[in-house]
Amino acid sequence: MSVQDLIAPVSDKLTPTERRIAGVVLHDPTVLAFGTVSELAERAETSKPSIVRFAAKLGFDGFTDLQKWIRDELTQQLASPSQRIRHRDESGTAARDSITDSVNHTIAMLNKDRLIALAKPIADANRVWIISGETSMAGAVVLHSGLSMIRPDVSLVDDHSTGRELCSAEPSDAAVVFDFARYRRNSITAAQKLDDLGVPIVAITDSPLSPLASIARAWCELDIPAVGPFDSSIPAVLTAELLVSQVVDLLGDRARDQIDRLESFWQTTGVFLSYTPRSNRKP
Amino acid sequence: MSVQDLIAPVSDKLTPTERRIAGVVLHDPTVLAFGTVSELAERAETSKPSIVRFAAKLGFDGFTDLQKWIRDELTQQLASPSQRIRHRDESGTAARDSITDSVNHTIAMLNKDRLIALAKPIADANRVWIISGETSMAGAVVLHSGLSMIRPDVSLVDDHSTGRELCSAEPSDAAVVFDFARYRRNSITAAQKLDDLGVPIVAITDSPLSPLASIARAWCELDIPAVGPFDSSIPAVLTAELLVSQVVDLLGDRARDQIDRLESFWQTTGVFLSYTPRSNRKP
DNA sequence: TAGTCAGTGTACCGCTAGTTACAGTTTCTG
DNA sequence: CAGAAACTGTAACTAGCGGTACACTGACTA
Repeated sequence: MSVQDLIAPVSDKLTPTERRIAGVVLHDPTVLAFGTVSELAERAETSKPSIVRFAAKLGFDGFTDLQKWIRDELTQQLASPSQRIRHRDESGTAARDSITDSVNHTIAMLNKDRLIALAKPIADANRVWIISGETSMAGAVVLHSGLSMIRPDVSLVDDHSTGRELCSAEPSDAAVVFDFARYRRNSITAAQKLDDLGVPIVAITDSPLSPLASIARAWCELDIPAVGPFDSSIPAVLTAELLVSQVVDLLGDRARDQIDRLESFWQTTGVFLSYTPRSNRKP
Repeated sequence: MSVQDLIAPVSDKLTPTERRIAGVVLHDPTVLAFGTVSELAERAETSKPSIVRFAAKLGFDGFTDLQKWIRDELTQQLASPSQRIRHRDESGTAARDSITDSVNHTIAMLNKDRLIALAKPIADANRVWIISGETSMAGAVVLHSGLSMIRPDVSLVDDHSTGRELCSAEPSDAAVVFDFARYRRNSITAAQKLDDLGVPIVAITDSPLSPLASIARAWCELDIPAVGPFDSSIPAVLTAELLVSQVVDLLGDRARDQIDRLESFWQTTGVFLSYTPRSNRKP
């Protein structure tokens, strides 16, 4: 049982101050184990009694009691190195290893130069079209969501209305096409159509043999691991995120302005729970 | 550096009482970390001053100083390996490191037991509802796509029609809710509504302080790194994929049949290009 | 045997710990 | 808009902390 499991069940019953305390504790549990009430109070920018009340709310009989509990937990954890070993050799290790491998591979491959080559057409484009098959849909969603926040005219092209949407594409646009082994007929034909229209294509695929690689202005090859019976979307998502980040760099202030504007829009419409009660502090 | 290394060099200069103290400390180092002078004195069947003198002989400026030292050692030992590494090379590739860190963390956290706890409600459910904010949309998409291939009645609830869609939910269903810091008001209220209806909730969130953690049947905490100006979806996607894979395990043949059926459907409708170079990864 | 000295425990000091009572402030609520 | 309820900090209390001065003990020395 961890500190997290201790706090989670009551997290909705916490007052703002207590939530702040919880934040500190979760960020660095050692203050609970080694620290004092005063120290924790200072770190959470509150008073000592609030710490005690926090402990009480977690079901303990004062801070001392809470500290005793976490110390016992720690003692147990330190006492049995066997547990750490057992923790490691879970089943399904193979799938997990192949994922970390794939992530490392993707990161290594998308170095600055290549990333810029991929991002440049997107940053320069008038409009951006995103096309994707099923496996890579997550990557496409991320790219769409990310790009939409930093520039206008980004479309995620629906599988069923490809033709209708794409017919207005122009050479000043750009298209990002995701597709992996068992290439979707739909995605490929759409890409070819765009190529015919003179639209520069950025391809995210899994092999230089992919039909996409040949028509793309810039492309990158990803190594796709399997998770259970399905192919993983992780490499595609990761690529999309790095791509967005690079486009932000290329667009510079233009992107930043857009983000700010979006932010203020969110603020006024209140889409988020505004959990930042940082303001009830007294000097 | 351990307690042993600390005591060894001076062990021949220790008086009988001090040797007894050393014995206690070596046998259970936690009394040093968590205990008090009085407690240690009692355990070693000696007096408080002898404890202080013992600390002095080890080169410390009193017991407090010795305790501070061992607490620092323990803190280091408890810190995650990734944190230790990051501490070392502060420079450059921060975003990439934080991603691999996050992936490792996610994989480590989603061990078999926790994964089963999360997957069980989904496997058992009559219908499955998926709710998500923007940041985690990719994870939701992957989960929806994956689950749809192995079981019927999986819905990705649209942000704008939450009420209409969810009103038919029942206790025999299950809901998977993704949400991360700056919790979407919409997602949270939807989750609360489902909880009111008696629907078991599986929460994928980023903190035990999330409003979700308290109402969830099962939940897991993800560590979300930043890529450029935005939060990464990788942990959410990874979790979704592992979850799908676990549900496949739980459902067994039922899932496999469904996959086969879908496969033959694809075959006959020809959504894929005919060649399937599944194995053209270079050696 | 008297003196020395390292080893040890007793008694006490100052301080800071955790706790509690209470009062001020804000936020619901009818 | 009044009253209640909830929240949070101030101030004061007590207990127990770590540390130190000093006295006692017993072995060794001159």
